[in-house]
Amino acid sequence: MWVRKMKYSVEEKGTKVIVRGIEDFNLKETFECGQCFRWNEEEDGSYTGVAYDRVINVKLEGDMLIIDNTDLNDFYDIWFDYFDLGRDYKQIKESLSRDPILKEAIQYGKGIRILRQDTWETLISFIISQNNRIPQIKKVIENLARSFGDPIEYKGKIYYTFPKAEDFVMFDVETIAKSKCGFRAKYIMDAASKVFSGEINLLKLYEYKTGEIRDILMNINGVGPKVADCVILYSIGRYDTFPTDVWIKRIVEYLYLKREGNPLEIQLFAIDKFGELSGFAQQYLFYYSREMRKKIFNERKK
DNA sequence: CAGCAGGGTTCTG
DNA sequence: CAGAACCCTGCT
Repeated sequence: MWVRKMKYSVEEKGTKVIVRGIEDFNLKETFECGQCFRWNEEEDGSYTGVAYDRVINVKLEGDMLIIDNTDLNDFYDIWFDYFDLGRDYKQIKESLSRDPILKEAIQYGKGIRILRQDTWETLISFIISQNNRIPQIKKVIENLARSFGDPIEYKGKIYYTFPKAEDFVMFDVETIAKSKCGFRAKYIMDAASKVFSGEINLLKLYEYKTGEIRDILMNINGVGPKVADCVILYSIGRYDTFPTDVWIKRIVEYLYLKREGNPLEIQLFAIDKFGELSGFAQQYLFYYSREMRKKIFNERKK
């Protein structure tokens, strides 16, 4: 119901696809709201990243989105959905702004979009994220890509695709651990073997109800409710999901509860409050909590 | 079932 | 320069 035909003009120019009519999109906010780990800012403010076995560079100039190293086919097959260009974020923000607290949070990340990411990559990325910091998560993912992915050249630099399940299963846990992923190596291996064997078919997850997907994913060693919810939101696109990590827990406690709570309680509170837009609320709150981290941290010490 | 260990890195006191 | 903390989960 939130999807409506957007009015874009799209043209291919050399190695670029140029999309005009873009609204409610900010690259920094979208790439740094905690949902993805493989995008890096260039000196000119554009971002280069690897997704779906491709390297692209994206730049926003006014209402113009410029995607380099792609073509019209890939734009319509991949990037349109990846950047969620068919969704009216203005309407989502309006609806969520009925809550005055969230209205304030949205001001900090007005251009956030929820990316539609590859399921396998999302699963492994968030397994790595557990008890870890964002720079370290990015580092481990790059290490894995360099060791087990395929090289792609772009503008004289070598990038690496995110390795597939089949790229991991032929190695042992010790080899995977060389990526500095630590105790998570055995979890990556378990995910790889369950996907490679067909025990879990990630491409069919969308056919199941959210709760069923959660159960399927949580059969993987190292996947608990938080990691499963991240996959469900960032890849399957179930927007009534509210992944509850430490940052979200802190910001909800700080802004709403005014006391300590447990993750489940916070998640139920949020889903009751934000309903089918919980996932979007989560992203605005996560970004806001990162912007406010010093303030919140000082409050917590008292 | 509450509490705690767990890679490696960065930040803090 | 030790100790804590880190987008959590599994084990005891």
